[in-house]
Amino acid sequence: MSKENNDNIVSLSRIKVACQDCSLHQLCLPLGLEGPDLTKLESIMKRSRPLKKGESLFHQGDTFKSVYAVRSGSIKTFSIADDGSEQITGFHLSGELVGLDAINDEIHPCTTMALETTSYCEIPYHQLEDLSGELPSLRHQLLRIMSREMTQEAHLLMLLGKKTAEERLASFLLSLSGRFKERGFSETEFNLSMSRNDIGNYLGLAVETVSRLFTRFQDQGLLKVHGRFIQLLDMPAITEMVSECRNHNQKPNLA
Amino acid sequence: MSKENNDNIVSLSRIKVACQDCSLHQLCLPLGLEGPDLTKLESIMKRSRPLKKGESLFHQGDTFKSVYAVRSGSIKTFSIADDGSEQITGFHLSGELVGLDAINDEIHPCTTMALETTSYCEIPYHQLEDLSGELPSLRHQLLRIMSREMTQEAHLLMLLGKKTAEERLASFLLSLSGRFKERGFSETEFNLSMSRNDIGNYLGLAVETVSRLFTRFQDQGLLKVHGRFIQLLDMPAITEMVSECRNHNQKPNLA
DNA sequence: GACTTTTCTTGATTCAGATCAATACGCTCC
DNA sequence: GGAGCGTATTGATCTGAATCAAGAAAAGTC
Repeated sequence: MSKENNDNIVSLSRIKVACQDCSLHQLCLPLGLEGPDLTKLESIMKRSRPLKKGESLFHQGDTFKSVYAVRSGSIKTFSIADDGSEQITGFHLSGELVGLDAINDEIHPCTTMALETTSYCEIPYHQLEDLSGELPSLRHQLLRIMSREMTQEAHLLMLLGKKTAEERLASFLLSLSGRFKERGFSETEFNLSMSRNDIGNYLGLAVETVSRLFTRFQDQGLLKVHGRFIQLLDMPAITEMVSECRNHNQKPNLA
Repeated sequence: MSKENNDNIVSLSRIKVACQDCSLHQLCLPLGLEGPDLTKLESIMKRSRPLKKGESLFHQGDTFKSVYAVRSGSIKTFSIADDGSEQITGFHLSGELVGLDAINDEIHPCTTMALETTSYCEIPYHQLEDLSGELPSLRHQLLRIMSREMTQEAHLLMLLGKKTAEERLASFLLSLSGRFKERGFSETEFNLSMSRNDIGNYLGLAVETVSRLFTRFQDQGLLKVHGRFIQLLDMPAITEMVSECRNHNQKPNLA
């Protein structure tokens, strides 16, 4: 996610790198696979040259052929409604799979776009589905990943439906922080690969609101911002912000 | 979804009914299964007595054992955030599966509640996962269902992030209408099984707003409301309302 | 059938965040 | 190094929907 992504140089020179050697092993599809099983998965995967910023893996409406695992860099996925309005549905970091939402009707319901130079593995879906019949661990992991995505979207629903602008941005930053940590990066200092515009779109806020919030958080000493570089100074306070107890009478009634 | 649900009387008297004879065959998990394969799926399913209004299949935090298919009636699923606020994540009609979002960490991330008397089939998940290794059609259908759920949640994200109150309610009514039609009910006349409060919660609106919108839609001649009984009078106009082209400058930027 | 409780509607007021407007800061590219 | 363009910040104003408030209509309950 840093602007100079050294991984790219490396991954270009060893496009044929195996899952075995990949640092994302524990985050990605191969989790739980070993030896010959892993080799089988590797045999159906394709690796291509990285995407440049702004390039995409597929567009909304494209026929579905493969799912993709991000190896390094980051991408956004967004869908466009009939009226032309666009909603970013996710930012995806290394080890994350995209395209699974197209299984249902064999057409991609969203568009992807690389936010920076991004390398990836392509996994032809029909082969993956077949192989998952053969390998229980792979099957389980695939289902787990889809289930996790459902939970994450539900979390975002909660943000958009019930939370204030402040809570949304705090929650977004904490989520990113946690995901960087999982990947071995600093959880307190990182570069955002997405614009303020993207953040606003994702969180259902105007750009100006996002910008003002960053300024306010900085004034409150919660963090430091220099453009897209973020330092989280007071994680406990930010966490508190997300789970702060206010009056919520908008509960689903109990019968 | 009608207030007097005659199905219940029937399903009580034949709790052991087979998927073969079930009218939901084409909407539910068995889609694509035949003969002995269908029998295998049936053999792992359990059928229990229906839920009464307000009862639940599982609560947030419960350990995950089974997924459930709604046979008749309807349920809502909602999750509760740290701060106590609750967000309804879905209303589920006959033929729909709930609980799949718990695969990831073996704990249910949401609570279910029956909106009316609701019968269901219970499917122990580990057996389902194993069986899906054996039966390609079942595997495909399971993945398809999960994928569809992801797409639907993305659609709701768009509603909550980008749409006006009016568009949200119109979209909600059209979605229900379409689902009733799929199930062989009228697409223009139906009873809502959920309260105004639930609708508001689901759509990220205050109850009062939902109520006002119903009144306004009625005044505009789009529909007729009598409590929870809805008649859609002008489907084209309601559809138009959803896809109406307004100015949307909140697009994800193109790089 | 009267009483209580919940759900729904309608009106008045407020407010968080959108929109409008203008400036400032980085980039990239000659 | 400066022109040009996208991106970000900051301020002023507006507005859609929330909140507050009060009845009305259902739905349970004894």
